[in-house]
Amino acid sequence: MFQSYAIARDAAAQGQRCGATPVAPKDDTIRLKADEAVYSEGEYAFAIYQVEAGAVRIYRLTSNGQRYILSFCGKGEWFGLEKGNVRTDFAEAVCETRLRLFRSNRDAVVPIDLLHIALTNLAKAQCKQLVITEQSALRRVAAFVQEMANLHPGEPEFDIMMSRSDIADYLGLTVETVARSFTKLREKRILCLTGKLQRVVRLLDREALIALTI
Amino acid sequence: MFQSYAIARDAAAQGQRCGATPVAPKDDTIRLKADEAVYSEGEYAFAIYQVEAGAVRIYRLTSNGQRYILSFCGKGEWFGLEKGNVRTDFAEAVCETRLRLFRSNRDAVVPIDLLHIALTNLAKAQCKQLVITEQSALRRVAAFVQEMANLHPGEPEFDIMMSRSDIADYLGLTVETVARSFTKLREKRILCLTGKLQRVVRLLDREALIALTI
DNA sequence: CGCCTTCTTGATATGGGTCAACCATGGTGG
DNA sequence: CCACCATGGTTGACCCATATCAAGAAGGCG
Repeated sequence: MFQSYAIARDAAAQGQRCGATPVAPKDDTIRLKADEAVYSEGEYAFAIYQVEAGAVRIYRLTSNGQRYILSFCGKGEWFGLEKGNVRTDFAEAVCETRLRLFRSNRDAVVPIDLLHIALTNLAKAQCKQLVITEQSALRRVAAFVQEMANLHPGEPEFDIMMSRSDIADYLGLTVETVARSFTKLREKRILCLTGKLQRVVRLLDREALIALTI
Repeated sequence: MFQSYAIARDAAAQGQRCGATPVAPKDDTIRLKADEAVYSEGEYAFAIYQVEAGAVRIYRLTSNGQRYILSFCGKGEWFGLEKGNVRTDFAEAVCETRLRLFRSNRDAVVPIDLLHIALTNLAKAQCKQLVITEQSALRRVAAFVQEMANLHPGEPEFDIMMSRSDIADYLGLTVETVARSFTKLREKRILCLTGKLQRVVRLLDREALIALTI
């Protein structure tokens, strides 16, 4: 996808040592409201993004219209790096979100380590594969809560922001099963839920939560 | 992990265009028998590999001893590129296999596009996520057969080499369910199985197979 | 021959999907 | 202000797909 990536490839093919270093112009900050799109499948991929605040969901639609969420990206995380130059998935703000956009641009000012980003995303995807294939619904939801908790280190209470339907499409479950799993976690006194949409989590027993995700 | 990768990072941090280009000495070919290990979890990661012939399974072991196969790598595919410098998974030959090893080495002769490899593996992992979460056992097995068929283009009959247990651990199913799915595919006249271990597939109805995987 | 491994098939149990109802909250318009 | 509706979450009843347990078939090998 990336221009500079293509440049890097060509240079590498000629035996030179040459990396991809796209660049951010002075101010390429994007502000999005909940559910606003960053990009869609089929579009030309001209940039990558870093989340400054809020969260983004990356998803695909199957031929029968099912949505499958590949990943959520929180503060500091990168997304939008693709193999080709056409988007293969959709990116949308989960809630009010601020992004920083980095176009492919030779005149590097802020160099970006694309390989590091790619490998981080690969590791994330592999970890998710384990969670999804090996574990029961309760464990998957526990792993998800754990993941969210890690985005808010030290905070006893945090807003997960995603709807039950987001969580379901992320974990490969149904909304009902997600809701039931949350009530089980409540019954086990592992967490409690507050907020009008029950999206604010207070962890009561982090040990027990971790024990579930093993 | 990779030395040259670290080098690339530093160079990039100085605003230069500089890529990672590990190198293959004249002859770093590895020959393995079935089930021989390439590397194991915890080892120091000093190289990446390309499959020249045969196949490799990349897997992890969960705390309860369950094996989970992240991917199979066939002819031409690369593996062993990690984020850190310690192996997080195991790599083993599925059958008699020949690999080419590429150490991290500045004195590039054969430059390698690590970003391309990372993004290819990421795309593969994402595709697998979709298969596993969205689909029934029959569809997963169909997708697997499809994947194997793609490694043997034009051949009407091919040996998948993996055991039922490999396939099960790859698709997040049990051996029994995999066997049942294969018999369903036979009953539907989509393929037939031969060979003493029923691992040689002859595709009878490729259309129907593809229709299942959609 | 007996024992092993790998695959297959059958019987049964269960986790989670599906369908349906209900609750809480918030917005809209009369 | 209240009646109405829409949205998102929870809960219950039922059923099916797949895990689990168990046994059998086919080949390899000492």
